[in-house]
Amino acid sequence: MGRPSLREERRRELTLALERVLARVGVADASIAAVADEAGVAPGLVHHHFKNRDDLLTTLVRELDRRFVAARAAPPGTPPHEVLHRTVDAAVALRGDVGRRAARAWVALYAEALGSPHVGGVVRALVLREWRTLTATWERLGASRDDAQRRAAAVVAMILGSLVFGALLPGTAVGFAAPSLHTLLRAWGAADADDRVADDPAGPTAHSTPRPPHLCAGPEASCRCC
Amino acid sequence: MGRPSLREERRRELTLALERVLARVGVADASIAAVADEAGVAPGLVHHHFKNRDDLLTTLVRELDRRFVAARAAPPGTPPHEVLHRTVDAAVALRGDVGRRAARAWVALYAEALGSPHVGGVVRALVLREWRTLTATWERLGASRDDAQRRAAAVVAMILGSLVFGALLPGTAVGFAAPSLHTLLRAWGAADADDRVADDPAGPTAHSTPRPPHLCAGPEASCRCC
DNA sequence: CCGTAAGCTGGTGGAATCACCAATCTACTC
DNA sequence: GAGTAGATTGGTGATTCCACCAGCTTACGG
Repeated sequence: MGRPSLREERRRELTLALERVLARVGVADASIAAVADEAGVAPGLVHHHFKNRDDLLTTLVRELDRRFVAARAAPPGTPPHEVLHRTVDAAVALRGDVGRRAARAWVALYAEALGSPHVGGVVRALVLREWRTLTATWERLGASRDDAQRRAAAVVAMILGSLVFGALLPGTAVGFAAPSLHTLLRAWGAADADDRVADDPAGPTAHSTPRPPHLCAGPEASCRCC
Repeated sequence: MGRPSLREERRRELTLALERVLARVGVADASIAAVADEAGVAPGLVHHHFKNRDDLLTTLVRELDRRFVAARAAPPGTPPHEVLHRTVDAAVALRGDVGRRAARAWVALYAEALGSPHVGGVVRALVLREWRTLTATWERLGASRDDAQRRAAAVVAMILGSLVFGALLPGTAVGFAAPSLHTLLRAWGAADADDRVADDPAGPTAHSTPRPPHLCAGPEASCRCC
């Protein structure tokens, strides 16, 4: 037998290095060489672990999506309105340096999706999945098919927009939007049993309920999703 | 006297060429040479009319912003709630090929804003301006300063998100979000005199009222704002 | 201590990019 | 028709990036 494989660890390290580079310098200057330098390895090693640039980029897309899915995960039997609020929370939970980095990486990947058919396909699939999932959730709440589709589209737009907003403006900005987004859900009837108040007076960074038990923002947090 | 200056026309032609290139191939492959080729001129000409790449990019940002501002323009004395609905309309009005192209260009510019301090400054300034404008509008409607900021942040996030959504998914998708966004405004009390119904049954592409007199989507339309 | 499998290095070729500029062309005025 | 300001061309040199790979290093088992 030979040396034990470190392939998965290396792939993960390089993926996280790509995230940091993307967040710092944007998509145009995120070269393979820059990623290797960020990770402290030789440029050729990137090609040893990833087929090409697209492979590296799509791996990061899946990593970021994994975090989002883990953050909005709800145990079976969770009522639909709770699922909606958790989804919004997961999107707006990108606070601090870690969250800001992820948001900036997302925005860079949106742009890359426009030019690269491969990356575009992966990103588009994720957006469509969210749209369909949310549509089904709204239907479970009694909305008609058309209403469900429209509301789901609006929620998806909010999620995407929150990431752009958070990427462009200082960290606290995105927190301002959070209570308002929950207000929208309530306006559509996605309220839970206890009475939420309109425009949660607890402030922009506080949540309207102790509901979100875990909002993972990245790999630094010690949790199951990172 | 010498030859009359065509500077402004050429700058505009090249700016629109950049928009097309950005929408088609994304930010990474939008080279100066590609823009010149798209406009049917020699590469060197771009440097004759623009100081550098950033100059070209920021000019496009201002052009796209000009369209948005023109589309949401309201005559003096327009009631605040009307202003809000027009703002959302202007953002979601990016339909058809022209709108899709603009949306994709916006997304590419968001990403460029992450890497280029110059472009980043211009884009950030526009987003802040919208946030402040919308905050003031909500305050005119009686919201507290905090509530106004939160609601404005949510609306800005929606606008940004609608562009990303429209850029990634086929044209009709963004239309699905429009009625829902108006519903949110109504939920916050931005309803006008006549009774809007919840989740406008006229369909995702129709507006809830004959209110928007003009929704310009680009230079092809014959209107004052293009 | 040797064989083996995998990790890792650092350099190279080919292609693309940008900033720059000298020369040429065009349209207008005097 | 001559003069002139500006538009336009097309090529160049320095730089950068990606894909690739031959060879070296490391860590394990026997």
